[in-house]
Amino acid sequence: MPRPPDPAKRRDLLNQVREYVIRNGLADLSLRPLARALGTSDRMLLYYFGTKERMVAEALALDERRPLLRARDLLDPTTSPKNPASLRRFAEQTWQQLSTPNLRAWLPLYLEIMTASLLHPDRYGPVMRDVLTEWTGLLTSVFRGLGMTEPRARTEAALLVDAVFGLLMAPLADGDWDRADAAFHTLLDRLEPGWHNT
Amino acid sequence: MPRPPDPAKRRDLLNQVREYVIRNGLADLSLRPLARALGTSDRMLLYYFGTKERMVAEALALDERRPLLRARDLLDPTTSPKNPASLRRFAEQTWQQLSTPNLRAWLPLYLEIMTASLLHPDRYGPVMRDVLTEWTGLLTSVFRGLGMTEPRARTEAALLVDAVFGLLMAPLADGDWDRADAAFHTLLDRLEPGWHNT
DNA sequence: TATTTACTGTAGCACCCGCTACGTGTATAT
DNA sequence: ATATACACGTAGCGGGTGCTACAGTAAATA
Repeated sequence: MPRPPDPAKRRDLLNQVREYVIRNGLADLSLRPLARALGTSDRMLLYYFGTKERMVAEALALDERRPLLRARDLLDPTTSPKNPASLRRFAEQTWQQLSTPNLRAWLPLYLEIMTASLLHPDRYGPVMRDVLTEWTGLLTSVFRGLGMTEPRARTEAALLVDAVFGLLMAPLADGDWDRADAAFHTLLDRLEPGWHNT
Repeated sequence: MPRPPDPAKRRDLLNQVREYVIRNGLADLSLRPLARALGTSDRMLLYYFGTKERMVAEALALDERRPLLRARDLLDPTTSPKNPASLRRFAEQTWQQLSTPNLRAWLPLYLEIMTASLLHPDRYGPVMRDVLTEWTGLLTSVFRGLGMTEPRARTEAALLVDAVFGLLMAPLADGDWDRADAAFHTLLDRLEPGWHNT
């Protein structure tokens, strides 16, 4: 005899929250302005999600680790690059996926969280450390598979990951993705020869 | 007949504020906790500086643009690198200066401000954009001086600046400056050959 | 139609924020 | 010694924060 809940409302609200957070950041997120922008009230957000923290967690949980997971899919099974050329192809595919407007939109928020984790690890956890070490670890094993010694592989992986990290952040400032694209491919042109002589 | 002000107090307070901000960031800086940590009161901070904003500006004003200015000194007059080898030397010197613990300490704060400027340009201004374009502009002219075409010079400059930016940020996460150092020198090893054939 | 539940508005709490009004003590130059 | 400006404490204002208590409305089932 009661009235069934409408799952659509909650889901729509969650999507709106996600887009708002992506656009406006986490640092000074406030329930009342957020609710006003969404055409609802803080009361409703707390009704559906109980807590600001749970709301944010739920809104960002779905996609938060997708880039790395996609990359893992791209090379883990048995597709792992066994030569410099295929490693380059992997790098280019990953770059292209990260450059997708879909993922691009997440980058400023990611960056905000990562830098915040440097100064306030108690609040955010070692997010930046985790992201970098996961990517670096992934690539270290790839370089090791190319026949490099452990320290050499670690240096090559760190260089590639950190440099690409920088190339990814720069266009966020001025929107010039073409230049970043050109710089990325030039980087690969210069790095790849070094991957041959193990 | 009155009593003269003591300039030392104000200056000491300013130094303490600067160190606190460097350590704790700007995003959630609050007068009362800051004052408590400094052994004083919010009342005194406002007494000396009038406003939180003015206090922060004064505390960070002195050194905020030093790295770039030092770099300019390093190459502007007539010392501008005229060949790849001297450009490499310039890059290494700049890297070394940025790696100085003295400047290292500023990097997380810089990074926080830069990323905040991406999501809240109204509050911080286009800080990240300015920093990157200034460095890129500087190096573009250097590459042009090496005989490169304009677009080629811009790509090389963007690649070097953005990659170094990434290499500089990574050790902030895990403190591994040795790895960053190795990666940086490997990067130069791979990039320099490309600077010869203009 | 009666009832149960989803949904939503209004007030307000306790706390933190930047900042100010007001008062007091103290060191110094006359 | 006294006047003067520095130095500093206390209390509080107006506003924003996350969150809650209480009430009321709307809708679907029986």
